Amino acid sequence: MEQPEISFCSPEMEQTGLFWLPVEEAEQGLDGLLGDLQLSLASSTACGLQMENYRARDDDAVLILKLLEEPRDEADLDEWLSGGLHESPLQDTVSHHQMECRRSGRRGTRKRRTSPWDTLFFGGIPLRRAGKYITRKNNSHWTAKEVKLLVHGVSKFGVGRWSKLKKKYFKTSVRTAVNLKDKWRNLLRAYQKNIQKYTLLDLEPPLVEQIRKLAVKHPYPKRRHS
DNA sequence: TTAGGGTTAGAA
DNA sequence: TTCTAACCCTAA
Repeated sequence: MEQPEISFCSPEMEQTGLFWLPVEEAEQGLDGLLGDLQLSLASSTACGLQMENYRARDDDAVLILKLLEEPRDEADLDEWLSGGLHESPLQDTVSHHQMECRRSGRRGTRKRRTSPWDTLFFGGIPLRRAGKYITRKNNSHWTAKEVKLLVHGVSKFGVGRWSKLKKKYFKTSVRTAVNLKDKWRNLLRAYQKNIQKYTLLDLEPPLVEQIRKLAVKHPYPKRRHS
């Protein structure tokens, strides 16, 4: 199959990391994450795929077009967008971005309880003691990918549906529904009103903007206790 | 299951 | 010492 040609709307868009691609009308309505890319399809007649990413590459766009060429049902596409059905071949642009930035006091591994997941995800030390793994409940610091997935989940389900969000987007993750709730609370504290003196997680501006919009759309926390 | 206060580790 | 992020605890 002939490789699709990538085109940009304008030099300005290229500079700000916005990629626009011509797509078929049938694919309109797509919205979500593919790897590290935040995608949205224009719903107007001016058909285009917008990729918001500060370090997106042309070959990322080619990959997405290949995805769009394959007919999928909505659930399948949702899985794709959440990363459930593919290992993202895309560049981890957020991590890359963070590597290039000064790390303002990012903390090291906390001395928390550990689990066998550590050896899988962190190449950690053996964690068996007396024939049993020490129970740990999560993975220390959240990655940018996890945060994006959480934001995507909140955009789909709203806040307060953490167990549903867990089943849909963090099914195989060690993150619990409570972890998702806590992380969303921390994100709001960090980005909603700029009340924090500093934040330890450098998120891409479009993602921060999305968090702020979601905070307005889905107010949280909801006061339960009087 | 969720909300929200409390605790803790570690960096500013 | 202060602050953030991760995690814990428990009432509803």
